[in-house]
Amino acid sequence: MVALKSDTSQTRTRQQLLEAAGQVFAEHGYRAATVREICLRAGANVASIHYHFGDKERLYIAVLRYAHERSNEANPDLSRPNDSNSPEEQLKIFVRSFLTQLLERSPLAWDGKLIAREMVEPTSAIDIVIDERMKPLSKRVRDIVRSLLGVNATEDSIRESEFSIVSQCVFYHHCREAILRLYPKFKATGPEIDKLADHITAFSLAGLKAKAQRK
Amino acid sequence: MVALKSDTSQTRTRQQLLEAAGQVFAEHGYRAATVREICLRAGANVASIHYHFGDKERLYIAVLRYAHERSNEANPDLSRPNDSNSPEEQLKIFVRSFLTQLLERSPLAWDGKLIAREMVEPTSAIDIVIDERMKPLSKRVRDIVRSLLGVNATEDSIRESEFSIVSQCVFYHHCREAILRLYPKFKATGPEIDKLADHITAFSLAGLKAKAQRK
DNA sequence: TTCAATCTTAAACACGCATTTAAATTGTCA
DNA sequence: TGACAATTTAAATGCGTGTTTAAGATTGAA
Repeated sequence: MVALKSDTSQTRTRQQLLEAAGQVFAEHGYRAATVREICLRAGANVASIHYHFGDKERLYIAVLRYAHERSNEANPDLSRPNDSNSPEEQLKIFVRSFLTQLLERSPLAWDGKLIAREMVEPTSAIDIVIDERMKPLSKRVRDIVRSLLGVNATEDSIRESEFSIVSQCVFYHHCREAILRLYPKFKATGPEIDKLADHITAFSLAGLKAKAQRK
Repeated sequence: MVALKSDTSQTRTRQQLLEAAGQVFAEHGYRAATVREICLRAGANVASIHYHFGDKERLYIAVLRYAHERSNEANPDLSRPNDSNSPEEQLKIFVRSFLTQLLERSPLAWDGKLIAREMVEPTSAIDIVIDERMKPLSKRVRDIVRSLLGVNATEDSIRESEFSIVSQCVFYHHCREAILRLYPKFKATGPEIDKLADHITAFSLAGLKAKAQRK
């Protein structure tokens, strides 16, 4: 009953469940993901979820927290200010980094997809995702936008521009299946991601400049 | 066994199933929608779906076809050329019309949401939606973009701009739940939709102009 | 080695879902 | 009206799901 936790490393099964669950939740979303597939991929028994996490929902929450830690180490560009560069350069770095998180094919890159999923299909864990992941992301973009629009920009116009930038990125993840069928030759991997990031950055910078002059 | 169909009007139940199913599919998506809720809302027995359509999947396909007809009558702005206006004006009209389809709160306005759903969570009917709904939409945007980018624009750059425009619109539908929580005061109804459309149009026109000069 | 706590396993359970069945009801036409 | 097709109904069926159970295996300290 008393948890000892004298060993530094988590139980192997628990760790593999987190990784497998992260992948499966990112691929199918919370509802469509099945505990059976998660356990199969983790090489564990279905009951192991109950033992280690209680139920599917608490596993999901544990995955979100785990993703939070993991991402802050792996990809600090997204949430950290990076003030040494010009706002234009900061936007470019952000867009490329965010796009990579969303499109990277590696099974390790399920982190950004979880946020994207939760935006489309919120679960009971929405508040955790909003507070711990989206708000920092949103603030980061808003700061960049504010420095590009100038001090006279209204909160409404900042929000509109924030959404314009973020939407162009998440689109490639959310609508991947439709894009693949509309443009079968189009692939969003490796160098193409950089090209996409360049387009989105240039397109948005022009939109922002026009919006700044309009005031 | 031999279908008579001497009456011009569809069976009342069949018609109400289509309307109810359209609403429920638009609200929850194909998977999460239940035939029970559809039948409840239509005031029909659960078995009526089997009788009139065969199963849930064929009901969904019938709804897509029904939506196709209904939308062409109700909202011709989206797919029809509208060549009398300038390209800038055409873009503005398209964005406003598309946004309205995506955000209108009326239970009658489930049509555009079905397309948006299918983009995120494709079903076996994806090919129907792609061919009959998305391709005309995509072509419409592409034509506007082409006339704004000029004749020298590459297919890649046209597609990139098409996605930039469409993504800014669908974002407000796909990510509504997240937006509501990030910006609780923000409402996307009535006059706000026009303001959003103005922003997206201006933002995109500036992006397009910059892209045209870049060449 | 022994023993108790920890972890894993196969099987069963309970529930919601789409689907099917067969009977009851309604509508239509000779 | 009577007979037959068309439609609606309540109930049952089967399947996939998350969850639970109880027994077995493993581990680590005394």
